[in-house]
Amino acid sequence: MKIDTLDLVALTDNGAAPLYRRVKRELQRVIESGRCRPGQALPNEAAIAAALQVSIGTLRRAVDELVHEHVLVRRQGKGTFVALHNSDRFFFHFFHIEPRPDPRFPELLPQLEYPGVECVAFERDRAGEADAAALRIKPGDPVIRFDNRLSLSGRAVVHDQITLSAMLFKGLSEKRLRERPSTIYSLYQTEFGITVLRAQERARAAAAGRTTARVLGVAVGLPVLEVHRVALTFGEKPVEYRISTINTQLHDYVSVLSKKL
Amino acid sequence: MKIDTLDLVALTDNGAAPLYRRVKRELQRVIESGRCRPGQALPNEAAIAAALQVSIGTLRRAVDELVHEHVLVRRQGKGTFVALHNSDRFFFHFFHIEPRPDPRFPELLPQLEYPGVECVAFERDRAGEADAAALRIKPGDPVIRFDNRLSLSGRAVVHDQITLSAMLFKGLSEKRLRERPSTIYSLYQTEFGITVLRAQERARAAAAGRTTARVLGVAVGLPVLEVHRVALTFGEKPVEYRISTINTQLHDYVSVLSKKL
DNA sequence: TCAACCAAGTCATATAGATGAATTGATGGC
DNA sequence: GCCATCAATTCATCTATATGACTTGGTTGA
Repeated sequence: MKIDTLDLVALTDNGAAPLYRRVKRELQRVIESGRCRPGQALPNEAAIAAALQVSIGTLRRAVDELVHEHVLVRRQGKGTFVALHNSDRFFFHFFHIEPRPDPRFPELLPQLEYPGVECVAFERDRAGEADAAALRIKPGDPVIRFDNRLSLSGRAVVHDQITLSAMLFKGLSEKRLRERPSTIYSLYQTEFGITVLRAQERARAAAAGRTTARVLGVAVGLPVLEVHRVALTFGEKPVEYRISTINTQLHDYVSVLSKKL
Repeated sequence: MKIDTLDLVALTDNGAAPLYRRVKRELQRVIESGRCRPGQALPNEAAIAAALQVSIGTLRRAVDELVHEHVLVRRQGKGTFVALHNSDRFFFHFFHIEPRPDPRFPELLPQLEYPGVECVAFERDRAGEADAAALRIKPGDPVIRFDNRLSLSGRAVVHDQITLSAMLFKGLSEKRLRERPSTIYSLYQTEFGITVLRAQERARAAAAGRTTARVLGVAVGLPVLEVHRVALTFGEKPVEYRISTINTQLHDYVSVLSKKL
């Protein structure tokens, strides 16, 4: 499936911004509008450049940045595609829990492992104050809440409490959630047209509460890691609020500072 | 202060790699060798390109990547400089603790605040197993250990336990540490020629031990966040092992997933 | 049938040059 | 002295073009 015309409009003559940035904005606009869906190929570079009346070099520079932001994916010889949220690499952009390395063999690679997921609760509710603040909706607005238990190597490690605006995810049911073929973010993208691009996380230590203790099978009061995540789509719009409670007895929450190119 | 000749050698004819990457490698080699020191300007683009017999476009592409990795800094109209570790922005690449936002006013910017630092311990010791694994030295090798207490808004929030290889930091004394004019990483760079480029962190929840409880002024057993950091310089070489114990009653450990460009 | 080859389409790399923007220091007028 | 202006130097943006590499699908030939 390929797009022939992109409904590209004349570039906004925002005098201040360099041309390649205006091109990037225009591409973003087209992608966000849903005019070309995730997985689809854009027209070839020459065609886009001609349509926007810029040189290929300038177009490529704009695309470079979008590739860097994981909005587009280039494949030499094939084309440039709107990023799909299904690849392994993408999943681990948002899943950073690894088994604690054995201090005696520290050099072993972290061997990324997909967690097993069980949905342990699903309900419709109204937004509380924290939900409303995180999702930028009004307190009392309808939300969908569900809880997942994630297991690594057969051991329950994470209790996720996820809150979504029911307005954005109309028609999401427990059944559709359970029967999703791939990751949750892939479901958001393919079923609801919502692409999660980035997330902000705030981590803190806490004592395990009753619910979490039950879900993770640990003692109440055990120190656990509580990660509050707000997932964002285009335009920094928040689309998911998630509290992950992690049993860090055997696993770590890993992050890289000042990432390499 | 400016460098006139960079001792650039012919590019390695690594047939597989594209030219701009070979240029980048050569620039890295020069920078790592200490031939041009942090803060110094490189020759102008035309000169480097001529010396390496590549076009300016190719040189710029190589420099682009090094700028992205915070190895170089470009300033229009002035030149291209080897990155110095003293700017505010750089500090907050490695300091990710912020006050917990008030849920009633979530939109307030996190207002980055420099922590006050007190050195509470300093000693020379021998590497244990964990130190050796993290720093890639041998157990029993001499190390320097020191503890810092970091305060935000006058409140003790972090207890840092830092371990360095004494081989790399010859001559580091408690006095020089206390009297450093800027950040610790700036000290590493200006006094020991060691530039911290990236860091890997692993976070977990723990119960406050006696020492930490005393340093942070909290009860023994309080759930605290324990962050193990290995700081890396060129060639992924580890240069610092740090355990930060954080009182997360009023503060969070913040991280951004899938960073924006 | 099957493998080898070829051709078209795509992105990737590299070059050359023109113009713009930011900084700096020198010059000149008052 | 002081300010305005100008010129030189540097990086930043933009264009145009040529060539290479990868993918795909079709053709050819044994």
